[in-house]
Amino acid sequence: MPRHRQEATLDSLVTRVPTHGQTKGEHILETLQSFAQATPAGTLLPSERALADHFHVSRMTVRGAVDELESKGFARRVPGRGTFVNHPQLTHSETFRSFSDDMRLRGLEPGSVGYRASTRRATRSIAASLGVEVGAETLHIERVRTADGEPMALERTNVSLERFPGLRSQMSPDQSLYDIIQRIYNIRLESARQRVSIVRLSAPDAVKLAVAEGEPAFLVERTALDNMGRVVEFGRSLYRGDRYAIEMHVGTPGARPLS
Amino acid sequence: MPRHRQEATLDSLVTRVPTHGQTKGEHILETLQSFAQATPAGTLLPSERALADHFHVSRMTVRGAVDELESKGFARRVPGRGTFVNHPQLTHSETFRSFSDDMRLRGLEPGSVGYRASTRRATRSIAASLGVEVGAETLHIERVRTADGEPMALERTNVSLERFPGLRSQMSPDQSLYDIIQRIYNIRLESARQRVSIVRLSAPDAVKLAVAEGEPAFLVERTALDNMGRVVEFGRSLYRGDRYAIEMHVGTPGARPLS
DNA sequence: CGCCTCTTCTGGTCTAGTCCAGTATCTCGA
DNA sequence: TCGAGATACTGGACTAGACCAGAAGAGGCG
Repeated sequence: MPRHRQEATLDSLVTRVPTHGQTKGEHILETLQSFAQATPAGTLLPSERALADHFHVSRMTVRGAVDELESKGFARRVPGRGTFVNHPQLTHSETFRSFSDDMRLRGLEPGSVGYRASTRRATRSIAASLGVEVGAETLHIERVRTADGEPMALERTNVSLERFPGLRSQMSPDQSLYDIIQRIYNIRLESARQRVSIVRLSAPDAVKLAVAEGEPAFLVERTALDNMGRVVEFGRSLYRGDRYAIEMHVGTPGARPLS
Repeated sequence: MPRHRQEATLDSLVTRVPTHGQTKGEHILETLQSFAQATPAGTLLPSERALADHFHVSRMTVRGAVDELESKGFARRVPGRGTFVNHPQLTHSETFRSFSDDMRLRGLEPGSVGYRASTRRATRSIAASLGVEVGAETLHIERVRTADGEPMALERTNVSLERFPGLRSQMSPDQSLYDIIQRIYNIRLESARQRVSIVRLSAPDAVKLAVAEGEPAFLVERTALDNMGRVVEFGRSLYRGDRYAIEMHVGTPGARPLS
């Protein structure tokens, strides 16, 4: 039966080779997500039954993948009509992004200046936040994160060197810490506790961010956890109040499909 | 087989009468959630198989309910061990709360002073945000929200009077707008787009919030949607930067069970 | 006493169906 | 021409099983 709206064909779904150790559901999710990202919003995805045939899995497995796709904001289900491609425009609160990904999502080019890394013994407060013992070796990284070349945030972060030996030499000034931890140690950072407050910038911090002393900024205190719930990183970042805004979608993701 | 840790018994799960029109999964979710709220964190829930027997449903149905329970932060699954009761401590980003609920969760008593409601014709920008026509009747509400009697936020909000006729007379200065809309019109506000930025307070706003002119504050611009994705409310609130902090958990909720 | 293996438990993933309520389109008759 | 059904579709909810890996008690053996 002819469908009037733009519809994705099954052929256009490049069935990639499953990555090692992946479940079928994860494989389908990744395939659908990369498809959705390369497709205009509002496109009708193949039906769940068709996808099940295409991937040679049961419909429940497809539903699991589409559930996640929807919760990430890349799809929107409409009962009786189908599932539509959606492009999440806001930082959907369910997904936790690195600075680099955050900037790219805003259409800005992430960068970094003034990178300084040092090995430090954990103080009591750092040890408590990081879940290590007082005096344990930690890597402290400070850098100014830029967006399109202009200072956006001053990032200070702490990672346990006992959990990530050799991280200091693997780390590169311009890259996302999360990407490196994921690539080298195969640990996915997938959730974080964050506390956002307002502070006025001290003179040295203001200089680094290229604004006047006393200007207000967001102080983001973040504890990032891996999929086992273990603390991976504890950091405090200062985001320029005149350039940065937190955009979020709380609750069910909900951009409606075109008409 | 004896279990050493504190474990919930099936008898303690009060199998309430299913509310009209509810699915089995929703019923199980509600039962488990109210149970979790009345139980110390770390308690071991009955296994999925036992719950399936207890509720006379298949395990997949139980899993669906526990999935949601976990995503709301009330449970934490541990493979091989079981599912543990969890009490979400931070504003979990998946749930969207009213000012009143937000304050109560922080252990503060919500209140309100300086309530002013007026009927206004929608300007172009309000009309666009609210999804009504220019000139349509809207209710504009301004009030200072207090926490333990002290000013916390200056709330300005707009609601369509065409969708909620008679809202003005139903509204009471001290109550949550969301509660009233839910009670009177049976519409659940379940998601919102929010944009949080930093502004310096103007002289009149500073007076209302009892702080000095020019002090920084959070500007929260919020568009609240109902379960159909229709705009219900559009508002701008100013939260005192010296009293308020945004606490959130992004990604998978993850307080680990006790040991 | 301590270690190691066996067994039983847990949640994680998946299958191959079922029935239902909406949506959209096609077709036929007034 | 236009509206009313019939029909073929969609996702939503659910069933009753399956197999797996990891966790943890239970016993036995050195």
